[in-house]
Amino acid sequence: MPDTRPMRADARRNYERLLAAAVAEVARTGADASLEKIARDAGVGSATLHRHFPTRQALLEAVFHDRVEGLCAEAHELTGSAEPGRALADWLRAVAVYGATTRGLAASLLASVREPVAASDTGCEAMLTDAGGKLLRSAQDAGAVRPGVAIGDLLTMANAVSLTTEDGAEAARLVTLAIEGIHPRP
Amino acid sequence: MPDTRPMRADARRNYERLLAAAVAEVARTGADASLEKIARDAGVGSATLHRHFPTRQALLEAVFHDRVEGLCAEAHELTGSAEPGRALADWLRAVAVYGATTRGLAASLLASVREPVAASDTGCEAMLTDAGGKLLRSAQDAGAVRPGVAIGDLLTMANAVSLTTEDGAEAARLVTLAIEGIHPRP
DNA sequence: TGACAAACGGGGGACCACCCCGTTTAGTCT
DNA sequence: AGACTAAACGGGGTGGTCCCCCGTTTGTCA
Repeated sequence: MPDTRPMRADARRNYERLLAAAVAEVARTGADASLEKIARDAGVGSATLHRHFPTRQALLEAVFHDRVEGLCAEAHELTGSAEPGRALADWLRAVAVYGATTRGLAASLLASVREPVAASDTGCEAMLTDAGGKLLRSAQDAGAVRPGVAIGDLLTMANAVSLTTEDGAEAARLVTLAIEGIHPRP
Repeated sequence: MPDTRPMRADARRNYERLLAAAVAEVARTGADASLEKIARDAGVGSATLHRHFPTRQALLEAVFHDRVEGLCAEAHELTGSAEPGRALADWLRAVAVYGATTRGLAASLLASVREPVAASDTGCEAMLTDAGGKLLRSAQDAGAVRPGVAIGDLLTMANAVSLTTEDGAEAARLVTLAIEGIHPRP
């Protein structure tokens, strides 16, 4: 990547102001927060917002990037746990709960699933797929999870649950239900 | 209910025009179709649309009402099947597939779950809960489904899946996954 | 310090939901 | 049949949104 010249000072400053305003506003209003208001709160023109974040999706990715990194770190910690099946389940619950409580993450992730991004992207979806994939493989190696279950499906399920509930406890319950299935335990 | 006077002829005519236009437009554009365009296509003023359907939610409920009745009829047929567990699974898949392919139904149903409507309502959610509840009870009586599984959770799951995929085959796959769980079959 | 590219932001166009209120019209009562 | 009334209508206004154009400012580097 040849032209990775550092950002101009004012550009970086505005970028950070916008991100801070966006974090606050998205937490308050959800994923369909008003971009105009975010720009106003940040004290910049709306054109500047659109220059830094060409799409709403790009803004949401930035807003949730830190937290997604946290979830990935958690996945790395859990990899190699003594109970890999439980570790996977716990992690999926954490993903769903975070998505449910922080309104908008789920919608953001889903959008990127539908409209896949470049391969070497650092998007939220790619990060979670990598981190969760390892966790899933451990669980499958230990015989706790059927082969044929894909991490993409599990993440989609967790996101789906997030989209529906916006309530952490219910999200956890639904993910547990999906993991256990509905049949009687043998 | 004392004043259930019949609708005036022009009101009913416009109601039907609006509904027809809405069905077409929602099928084309999804749940966030433009209300203005629907009114234009119906040949009525936008105020008339808002009078007949005070909220977008109300319009969507009307749009999907027929089809939801179809799903409920299907549930009634399946009740008393020889394999109640399979019947329930089939029905949930049908709900999810319909929601996934007919863009917007899922979002519509979810909204009504979050903001519960009056008890004796004929809303989509209530109809599906009734119909599916019977199916679930049969399956539980037959020992095919754990007690403690609630119809509300299953419908929420089906809707969640609908929201994520807009692709019938994938929706069916995800619902199956949630029904079976991720653990190895004994 | 000066030149120049990069970044800025006001303002405008196109769209939207929603509502006010003067006008039309369907149903009813004599 | 004709008149009356309340219900239904819809044009147009308000305030909001997203997105982009383009003249202006500002940081950076020689």
